[in-house]
Amino acid sequence: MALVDQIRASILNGESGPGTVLSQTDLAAAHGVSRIPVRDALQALAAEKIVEILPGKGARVITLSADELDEIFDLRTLLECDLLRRATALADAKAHAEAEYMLQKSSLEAERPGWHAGDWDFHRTLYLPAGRPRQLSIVEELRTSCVVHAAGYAGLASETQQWLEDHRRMVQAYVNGAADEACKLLHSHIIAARNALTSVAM
Amino acid sequence: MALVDQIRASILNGESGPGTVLSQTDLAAAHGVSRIPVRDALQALAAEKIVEILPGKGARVITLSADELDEIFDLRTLLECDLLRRATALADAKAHAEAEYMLQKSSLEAERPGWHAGDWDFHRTLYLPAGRPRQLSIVEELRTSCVVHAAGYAGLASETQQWLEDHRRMVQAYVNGAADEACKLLHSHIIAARNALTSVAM
DNA sequence: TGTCGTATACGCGTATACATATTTAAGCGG
DNA sequence: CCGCTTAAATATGTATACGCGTATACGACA
Repeated sequence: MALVDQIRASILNGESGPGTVLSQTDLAAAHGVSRIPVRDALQALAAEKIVEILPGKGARVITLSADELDEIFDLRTLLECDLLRRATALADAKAHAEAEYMLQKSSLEAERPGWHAGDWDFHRTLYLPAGRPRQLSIVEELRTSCVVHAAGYAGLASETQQWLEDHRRMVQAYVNGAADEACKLLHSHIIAARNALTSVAM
Repeated sequence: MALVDQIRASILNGESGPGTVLSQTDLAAAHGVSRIPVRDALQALAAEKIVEILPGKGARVITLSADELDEIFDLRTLLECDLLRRATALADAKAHAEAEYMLQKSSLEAERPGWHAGDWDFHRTLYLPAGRPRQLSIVEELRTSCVVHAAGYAGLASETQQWLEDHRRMVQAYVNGAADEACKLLHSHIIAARNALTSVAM
């Protein structure tokens, strides 16, 4: 496992929460490497907008304000709905089967540690037929930024059943080629995620 | 001027075109520094999607396919129109004055080296009242990726007068609060940019 | 007692040096 | 003459070392 993945994981699982100062020296010692690869990893994470680097003063895990979270969720709505619309129009039988499979898979992973990854796997599978790798990577980045703040709050479980129901209905619209319906469901799905996050993080 | 800015400038002005291999050793020697800051700069540029790093094999300036350019321009349309719509609704008299000023300024810079920067200054000024810094930075990144391929082709001048006319009409709709009209203009403006770029780059 | 100045320590930025992987070219064989 | 193997050269990845800035803590002074 690459160094950058280890550090990212420690942030996303809540081990290093928002605002945590990440010392190059400490990280180097902890992972048994020199500071150079640590610097590379931190800069890569800065590129993902997971940490921010204050020149000469080190790196820290990002802290998002309510406004910034609003912007991120608005962007997600804009970009993910566009992806879903394109994907719904282009998805073939194989894509439909993949979506059904990921729906089952994510249902099993719900409420378990690392459900974020499973949720993203599900959504990404839906978006994949759109053929928009860059848009997909931007969305992934935005989602990851949210996870930084969602980590440690596994207590979103109360909403889990509703989320799974959303997913089911989304797949139904997806396989039926009902793009408008699918986007409508996704829209409210993302808004619900925003409300759930802000209710626990603010 | 920071090292990363120097290297970025050499790419954006066409000095290092798409596909150019960027040697750490050469860049270090050329700028009179060691390879460590060069590595940092290259990774920062990779984060901006201007260069791609092939592990163990060095860095090269990105080369975008027609599909990737299509995706970028679709994303720009989606994100910039959303920004303009929000900004039009929120812009006050001061913002209107700023827009008028930038219109004049970008008109003077047209057809001159570095007109990309002036064009972006103009558009950014329009978008600023939307209060969406992250969305703005994503758009800037997408635009910069395009400039990598547009650099060296100053010959887009044939379209310059049309572009300036687009800008004028856009500002007019902007100050009148006509969001739909402004977005419609911007939409065709971006599509025209895409056609101009693909006609010279492909 | 509070505040400012100084000294010490800690951490980042960078240069140098070494290890490893890739590329290239030369040499050998078919 | 072409292709494969091998070895030297070159470039990247990483470790170590040093210079510099910043932060903190202690002490002097108001």
